[in-house]
Amino acid sequence: MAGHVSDAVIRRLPGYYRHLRELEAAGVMQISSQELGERMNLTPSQIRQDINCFGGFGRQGYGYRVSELKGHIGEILGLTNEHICIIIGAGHIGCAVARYPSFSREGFRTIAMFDVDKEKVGTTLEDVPILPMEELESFISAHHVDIAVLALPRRAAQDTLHRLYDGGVRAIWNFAPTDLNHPEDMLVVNVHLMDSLQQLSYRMAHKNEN
Amino acid sequence: MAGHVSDAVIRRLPGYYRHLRELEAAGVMQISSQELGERMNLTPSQIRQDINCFGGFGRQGYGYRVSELKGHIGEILGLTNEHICIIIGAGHIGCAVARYPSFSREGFRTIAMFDVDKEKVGTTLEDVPILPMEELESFISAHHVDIAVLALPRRAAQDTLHRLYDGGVRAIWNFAPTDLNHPEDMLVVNVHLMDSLQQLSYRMAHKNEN
DNA sequence: TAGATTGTTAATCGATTAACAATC
DNA sequence: TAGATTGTTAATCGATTAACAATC
Repeated sequence: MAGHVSDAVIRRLPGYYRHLRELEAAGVMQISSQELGERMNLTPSQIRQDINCFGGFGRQGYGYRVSELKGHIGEILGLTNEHICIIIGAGHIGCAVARYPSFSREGFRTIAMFDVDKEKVGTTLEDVPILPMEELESFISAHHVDIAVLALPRRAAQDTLHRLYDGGVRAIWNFAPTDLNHPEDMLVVNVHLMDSLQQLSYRMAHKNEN
Repeated sequence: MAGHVSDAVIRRLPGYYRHLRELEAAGVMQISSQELGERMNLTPSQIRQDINCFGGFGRQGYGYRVSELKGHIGEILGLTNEHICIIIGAGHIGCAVARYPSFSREGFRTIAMFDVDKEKVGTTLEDVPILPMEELESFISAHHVDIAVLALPRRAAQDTLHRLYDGGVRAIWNFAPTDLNHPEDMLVVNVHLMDSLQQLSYRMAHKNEN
């Protein structure tokens, strides 16, 4: 059970969780690092190292119990506690997130959305009210919010981050296509869709080089 | 000008492009690796190493010309040529992609969407026709397609990938929450939204550990 | 020219892989 | 017990950082 958990390991953890859930759904009870490695395109060594950052969840000569390991990793990922979320921006991306079934299934509960568009304000989306941006401060002072989903234009993102920070929100899932400056005690995880697509474009352009 | 371009560099390239565009829009003409590093949270050394994978785009004693470097990186990313795309799945995510302004602005042109829902089939979205899934094969044999965006449920993803491969499509931008098996000469880049959110959840749960 | 900053080589650091004793 | 596979230490590999000569 090693001490430090590197970024590389954290990036892989949700993949473990996803594969273990698929295996569990397929009725697989037990798996070795060898088999899991073939499935996930990792070496058995790496899998054992990764898992042992958190404890000895396997058994020699046997491997890992699928549902037990999935349970451990789910807990490590913090999925056992519910996360209260608000979504800033009721555009296409904000609405796609609000309606994404796994979002609520995995314990991320949206309690409000915010938008500047007066047409949208006052309506609801999947029972979630869409409130005017002006009410952001009063809302987050009245309700505990774990995560704010930023699904708004680039120009509004940085300012909104500060308003959220001042209101006590300490975690942001950012879809705005920019890197935000943020205080040290605030967590920001980016979903830079265009970055991802450009990586694909790069690989297409350089396919025949290796 | 080093030979091999590592995955780590490829992942950072779109970030360079993004920051350089912001700098260009802000009217900045020139930048040193020192300043760019502060902006992007990278060391000056790393920036110079990264850029020198592709050529000596800077000048000693001066730094880099912002728009020139942006141009080079855009070309390296393959953004100079247009990419013809189809979107499989006209649900919330598929539609969000279709309507995402930067998608077309950066040269990714959607020529068709596909869905199983008879209600949606026959309509258009931003002038793009929504076709029935059964017409996938005939469509891709009649039109050249560079990239297929997979925005459909997990259970349909793997089968659709094979249909696309058989039809000659060799690049996939995958939003389905699963890791797809694919032939070696097919490129797949995943956008695992839940993985990203779970990384945030992990960091929230382990904030006070370091 | 002097000062600044790159391009590039060398040193360091960290992550991945290999090996193997422990043990189920 | 014998066989299999983990947990963990050691070796390797690759990426990041530091250093500095080249040069604008």
